[in-house]
Formats: sequence, C-alpha cells, structure tokens
Amino acid sequence: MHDIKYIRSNPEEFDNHLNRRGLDPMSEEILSIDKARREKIRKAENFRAGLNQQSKQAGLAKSKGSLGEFERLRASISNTKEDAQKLEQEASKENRKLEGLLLTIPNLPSPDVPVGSSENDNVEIKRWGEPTKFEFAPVEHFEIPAVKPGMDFTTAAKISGSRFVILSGSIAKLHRALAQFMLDVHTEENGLQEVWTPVLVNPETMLGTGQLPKFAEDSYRTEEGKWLIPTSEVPLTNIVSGLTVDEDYLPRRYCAHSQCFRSEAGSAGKDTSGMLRQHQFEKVEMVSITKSSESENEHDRMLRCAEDFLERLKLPYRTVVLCTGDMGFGAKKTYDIEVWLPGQEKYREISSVSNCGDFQARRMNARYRPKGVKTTNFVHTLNGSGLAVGRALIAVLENYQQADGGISIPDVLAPYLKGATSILPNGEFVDI
RNA sequence: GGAGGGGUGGCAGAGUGGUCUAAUGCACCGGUCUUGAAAACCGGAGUGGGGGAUUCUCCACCGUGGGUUCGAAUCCCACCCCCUCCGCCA
Repeated sequence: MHDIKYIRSNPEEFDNHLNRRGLDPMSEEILSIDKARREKIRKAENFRAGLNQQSKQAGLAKSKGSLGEFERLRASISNTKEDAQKLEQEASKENRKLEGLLLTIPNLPSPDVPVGSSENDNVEIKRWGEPTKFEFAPVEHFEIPAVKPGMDFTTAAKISGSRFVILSGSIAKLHRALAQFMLDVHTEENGLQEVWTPVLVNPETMLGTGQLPKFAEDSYRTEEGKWLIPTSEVPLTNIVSGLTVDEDYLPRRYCAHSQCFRSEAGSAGKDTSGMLRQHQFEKVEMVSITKSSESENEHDRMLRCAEDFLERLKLPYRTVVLCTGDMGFGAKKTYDIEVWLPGQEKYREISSVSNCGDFQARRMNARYRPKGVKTTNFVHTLNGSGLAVGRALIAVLENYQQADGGISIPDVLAPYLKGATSILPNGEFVDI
C-alpha cells in the first residue's frame, strides 16, 4: 500500500519508480481520483458540521423548553439528513476507489535494485562451491534408483491430481530430517522463535501481505471464504497486524515449518516432471519485523541464515539480486538463492529473501512507537525461505547420488536419521 | 451445534440517550526537585482524514456493517471474534 501523501508531493519520482518496474505512470490517475475524493470529503464534512451544530441547538432549545424552536430545528435537520448521507456515501465511494487502486500497485524497488524485465537480468552477487563432479552421468532426482520406491507421482495423481507427490520410506524420512535440521538451526543458532500457525487464513490476512486483491487466482479458497496459505510468510507477518508495539519489542524474528499451497496458475507445462513445482509443498520460512532503520541489515542477516544451510549441506549455490522486473509484488529488494541441480545442470531457486519495507505494514496497519517520540512509525517486514524443504530434498538427492544408484547422506543430517550414512539403490537406509 | 456472558485508547477498566471534548489507574513524553537516578509533585499525550496554516479548525472512529433518533459508546437488527457451560469430536 502506498502513501498518498508521498505520491501527492513526489508524483514524478513515484512514476519513475514504477517505470523501473516496467509499469506505466500512474500518478496522474491517482492524483485525479485523490482530488475528486478530497472535494467530496470537503463537501460532506462541511454539511455534517452544519447538521451537528443544529442538533446541538435543538437539544439546547428542548432543554430550555422552547418547543417551537426545537420543532423548527428538528424538521430542518430531518429534511437535510438525506442530503448529508448522500454526500457521505459519495465521499466514501471515492475513498474506496482510491484505496482499491493503491492496493493493486506493487512496492517501489530500492534504488540499488538492477533494472530489468526478466530473470535474465538478475545480477549474480555470489557463488559458493563448484558444481558437483560425477564419474558418471547424474540424473534428475526422480530418476535415481534409490529414490524411485519412495517418490510416487502416479498414486498421488490418482488421489489428488497432477503436481502432487507421495513420499515414503527413506525419502519421507530424509524430507522430515531436512525440516527438523532447519528448525533446530534457526531456533538454536539464528535466534528465531519457532512458531506453528494456521494454514487457513481469512481474506484480511491475505490482503495484509499482498496476495489479495490482485493474486487471488494463485491461491486456494475454501467454501467459507478462507484461504490456504501459499507460504507461512502470510500468517507469520500478520502476527503484528493492527498492533502498535513498543520499540523494545523489535526486532521480532519468527520461523515456521508449514505446508504451502499454490494453484500454479500460469505455470502450466513448466517443471512438470519431478517434485520441483507442486501444489502442496513444505517450507521453513523466516519472518522478521523490524524498525525502519534496521531492515536493510536484517535483510543481509536473513540472507546469510539461508545461505548457511546450503554450506552446511555442502550444496553448491549462487546468490542473485532480482531485477526490478522479476521481483514479487510486495518486495522492494529480493535476493534469490539458487542451488545447483546436477540432473538439470542448472541453478534453481531454493530460497527467496525479501525486504518489503513498510509496504505490508501499511496494509496491515502495523506500527511501533519509537522511544522519546510521540508519533508512531510503520514497522518494516522481511521474509525469506530458510529453506524450501521439498527443493532442498531434491538438491540433496541429486548432488549426493552415487554411481550405483544409491545416495549418500550429508553429515549434518545423520543425527536426524539415527546415524544413517546412505540410502541403498533399493531405497533402504544403510546402518539403521 | 445449543445456552449464557462479553468486545471501550499502548494495557487494564468506568461509562446504559444530550458539555463523552470518553473518568480513573498503569505504561509513555516534558518539567520541578536531585551529583545522577528513583520516588513525589505539576503538566502533556489516541488513530485516521479534510481545510487553513505553523498560535488553528472541522469530520470520522468505543469489534464490523446497517437501523431508530433532532442527538447513539449507550437502544434495535445482522455478522465477526473472545470467555463459560452443555453436546459432538482428532
């Protein structure tokens, strides 16, 4: 949500930022609605002020016993009341019109975000490790012999449809181990608070983080009008919605492990094989709520938390800054971490870490009170995957595949798998 | 699902038709006192919006949306949420 006062006093700057995102200028349309809106408000409020005056006088006349005077005023107010209501309705219509428009405009990119139109314009800022070398031709995760018994797309399609999977045995356990490992590191080393949240949320919550009103088709809605979360960023960030917190309360650092649901409308035909892109997947998410002055540092900290997992798992990755055209709706700056997938011979997104500034906070009305100041400020909100569990599973499987069709297991996961060091080509754990 | 109770500022909590311009307490901010702090005392302070300007003014907001009334935090209706009990249930 954008600050109308900012647009009013900096229309060209606002349009320039939109232009960097590849969007047409909007300030003229916005300001003309704003002008009409203020005109209606002025009329309605002046009229209401007059009525309020008369009401007061009527009450006074009645208490004094001047019944004639009271009747005269009462009649006069009755006659004009409908006019007042009409004016007020017009004013509130203009208000809704302006707000409706502002809610559909994406966040303005930070000045340091590279301008571009697609993922091809993203800028690599870091590369860690070398693409894994194999003595044989590595395959995609779903082709690995050790994986096949534990990753069943056919049965999942029967009971749910396309883009679902059933994991079982060693693969299900490895998947679970990854999530546990991430949660433990976040809570024990990164200082995040573990949170378990609903995965069904109300429309206001989806509006707060920006999924609504514009991207309704990307998520699933229940018959009662609740929404399945596409990421636990949604409930985690909305924890502070509607609140004014003391400065001391910040920063809040949350993490949650949740199911995520996405309709994947618009990605038909993309990543159709394997479990890279599913309607339902698991993700460990990080969310930070900070003071406005702290969000940039927090953004870097959060990125490090995510990168660190790949280093511990010894998975090669690169980090990119998304260009203006590839950034999500609510972000002012986003880092993507892409992990090396030997089966595809590509780096693929495994984490996205965004600073939303005060964009979501305005939508959810989340503020903090700085010390020694009377006014309140909007908090800044940040979110990042740490990590996408399903994709982490894929990355481990592909990078740790062996010539015999088995899979070795990263050292850091062994404690979560009763010390198992590998999965045999038949899908059974060794040493368990 | 049924019955009952409730939702008021950052928090607690009073207020059942007319100076509510929402009491009081806590927390907060400024000041006095103090070497400093605490305590005490004095004062200030809600959120959003409109107009005019830097001394101001007006409108809206007491869960949400309607309604009654000259006038609604207060009365009526619907919905949402919370609590207690009953029923059902993982």
